[in-house]
Amino acid sequence: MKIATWNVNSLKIRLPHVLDWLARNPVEVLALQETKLTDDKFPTKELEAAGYHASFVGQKTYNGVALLSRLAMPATDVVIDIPGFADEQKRVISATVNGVRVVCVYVPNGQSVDSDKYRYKLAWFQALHDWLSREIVAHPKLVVLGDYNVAPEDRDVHDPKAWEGQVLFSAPEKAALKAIADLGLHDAFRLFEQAPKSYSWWDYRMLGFRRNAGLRIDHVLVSDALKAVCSACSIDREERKKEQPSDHAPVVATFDLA
DNA sequence: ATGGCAATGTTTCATTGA
Repeated sequence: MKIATWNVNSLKIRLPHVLDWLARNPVEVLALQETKLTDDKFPTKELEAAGYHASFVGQKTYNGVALLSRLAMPATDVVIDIPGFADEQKRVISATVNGVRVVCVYVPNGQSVDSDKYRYKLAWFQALHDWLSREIVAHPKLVVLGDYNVAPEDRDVHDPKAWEGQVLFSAPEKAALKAIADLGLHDAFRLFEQAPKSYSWWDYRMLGFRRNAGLRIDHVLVSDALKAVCSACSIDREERKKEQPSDHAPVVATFDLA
């Protein structure tokens, strides 16, 4: 069973990329972030024609998340948002697929460390943490994947000195991500040997991709039970080379499940 | 110190993202 995450930066613009990617990478589940679509505009029919059912929640202009799953592998018990956390921004959707509880997250960007958006990001992380502390008990086979907007370590940043203390790489953000990992959620990418300078996002500006000036901020976190059956995790950086790409690349994890 | 690129919208620039 393959489960992937991809911040598409507008599903309206990127739908052809998603359909093409799914045709070449027929994963069982694809978690999408930044769909930037109201629910009435979601391309349900096009995805169904490609063999995928979609669960989604969105809003105009910003945010928006979705879980795509193969038609033969229905998603059940869909939950929108972090229960009990009042948030108008559509950033979380969860469902159970093939016995695996899948949580798709789009963590706030934070803008800059002295902003209200940064304080919202840290409060949001705390709410996610408190909710996941219960979810991991209720669902031993748990995967929490998406755009975390945090690079965990120096090796996840092209220039850690320049990024030190900046948003996406500040100590409180790294601590917030570590607190979630400490619930028993493991970074699937780091379970395997990886090429140095592996990133999942590159700035559109200043030839970010060509210079490989990137960050690894999109993560697949897995519970102990899934860690035991996780056999691969990779970033599809080829996707970033395409015409009119998202600034994020897909991340795919493979699980040896019945 | 600044801008650079891309997407959006009661658009023709401002805002946001990362």
